[in-house]
Amino acid sequence: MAKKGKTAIEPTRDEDYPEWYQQVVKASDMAEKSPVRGCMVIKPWGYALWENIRHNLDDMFKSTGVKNAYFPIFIPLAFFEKEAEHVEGFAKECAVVTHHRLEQSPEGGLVPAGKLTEPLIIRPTSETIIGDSFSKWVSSYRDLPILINQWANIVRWEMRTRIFLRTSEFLWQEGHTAHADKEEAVRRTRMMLNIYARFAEDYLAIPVMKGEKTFSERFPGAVNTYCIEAMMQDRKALQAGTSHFLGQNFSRASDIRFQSADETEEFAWTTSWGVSTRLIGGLIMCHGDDDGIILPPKIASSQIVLMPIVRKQSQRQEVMEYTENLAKALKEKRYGGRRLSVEIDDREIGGARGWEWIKKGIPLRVEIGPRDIAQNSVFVARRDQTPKEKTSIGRERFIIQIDHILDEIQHNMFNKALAFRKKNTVSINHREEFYQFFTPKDQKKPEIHGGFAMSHWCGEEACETRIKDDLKVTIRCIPFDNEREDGECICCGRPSRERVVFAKAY
RNA sequence: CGGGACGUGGCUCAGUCUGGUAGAGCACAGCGUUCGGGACGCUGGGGUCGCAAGUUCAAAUCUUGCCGUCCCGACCA
Repeated sequence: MAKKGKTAIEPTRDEDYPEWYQQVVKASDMAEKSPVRGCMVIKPWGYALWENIRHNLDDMFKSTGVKNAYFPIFIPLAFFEKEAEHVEGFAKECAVVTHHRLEQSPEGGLVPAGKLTEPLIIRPTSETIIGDSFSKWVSSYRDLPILINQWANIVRWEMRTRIFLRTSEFLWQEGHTAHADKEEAVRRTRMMLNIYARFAEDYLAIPVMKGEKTFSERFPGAVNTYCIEAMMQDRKALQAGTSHFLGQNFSRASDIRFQSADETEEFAWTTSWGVSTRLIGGLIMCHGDDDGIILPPKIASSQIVLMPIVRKQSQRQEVMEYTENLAKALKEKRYGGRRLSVEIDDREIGGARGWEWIKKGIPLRVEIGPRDIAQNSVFVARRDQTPKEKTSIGRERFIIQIDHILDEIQHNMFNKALAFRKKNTVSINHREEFYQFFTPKDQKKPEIHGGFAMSHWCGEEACETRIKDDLKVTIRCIPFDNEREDGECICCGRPSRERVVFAKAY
């Protein structure tokens, strides 16, 4: 008999959203905390997801002419110091290597011995070290553009960490490009943001808003920062990807100069853009329910688990053969640009086995027992439906329709997330209403509240700061698809010509 | 770095106030009965009680110091 409540995850999202998140991560078997402060161990089920994200994005990048390369994890301090705003933005988060050797200390134990003449920082991002290479690679406009991406780990020594969302070390991709022409660099910045948006929506099934950051939220050293922002189920915003137009700031700092067609010497225009393992956190918070994570079929670690039902040993061989045959047939099929990944779980039958896969978020669970084999059918449960809803489908029909079923799940997930965002995005014109919107009723144990507020902003940083201090609400972005509209700043009442997205953020 | 709390089998925790030589639930292993919605019974393995010093006949328990973790704040691509 079941002894737990109705949900596989406790507490539920409504009861305690942050704790729900931690429990979902644990139950999904994707990652766990490591003994190292703020770092995580990504387990196979989580890493497979990252691999799929990586493969798909990598293809998209390459289709635009980007090539992969790799640069060192260590950055000489002197490089890092070159761009003033960049230093200011990242200095506090840098891990620094000052020694290079260990020795036995007289008191026992190992101590660092050889002190480095110049400290090395562990990359928090690679603009400066890649810029140094670019400066050597470029001498003529004919050398441009350079379109480089690297898949790497980076370290940012954050005060408070949360698995997948903000860890001291994380995996990401960072693209770096250099152009002879300003407009071309801006186009590239936009192009990459569009790729992120398409990937988020088509693969992760996460609807995103594209827009530009305000000055205060801009990447340190950038001229413009574009971003995609997604709404999580606690109605907070998650920055899911960013693309920066760096102007000539970093090319001046790294001395990326070239001779133009009309024989003048000029600085290159550079861009950088990245997404990280944070996307996995976004996936969990966007799609998860009170039974655990729900993986979108296109990037799921696996799409299908087959669970043989063996009640008597005498049936075992027949059931296993049928199951393995089905697995083989399914693996022939392609979905989302790659072969279907199919798991067979032949552990003892019982509810626990099924629930484990629910918590891992696999899109389809298929039970195969003697009854099904007798009618040449399979018993299918979809993760986007309640655990009870299982349907018997003829084996051949199931195989033929598998991509339609998975597509349907993929679309359902996106539409559900989009409906949620729409429901919790409101236009607010009055200051009082704005403050009310972002203030929980129960201050001691805040309930899920707020959302995206589309409101007017005069463009002054003072107003931004004021709202941040009062409510912890920030401008997530100035949407690209904004319509011009006259209004009054939600904070000071001065005239404004467009609305921006206000929200609490991760 | 300020405020608070906590370190006891793999996990969650009880035991600490009132010192007497370590427990529960879950997980794990074996056997049996079960089994198409989270099974049950019996048996078993596993802990220098964060570290160090002190008090004591005796310390998980009292004292001091250290280390670490979590929460709130500050900070934050």
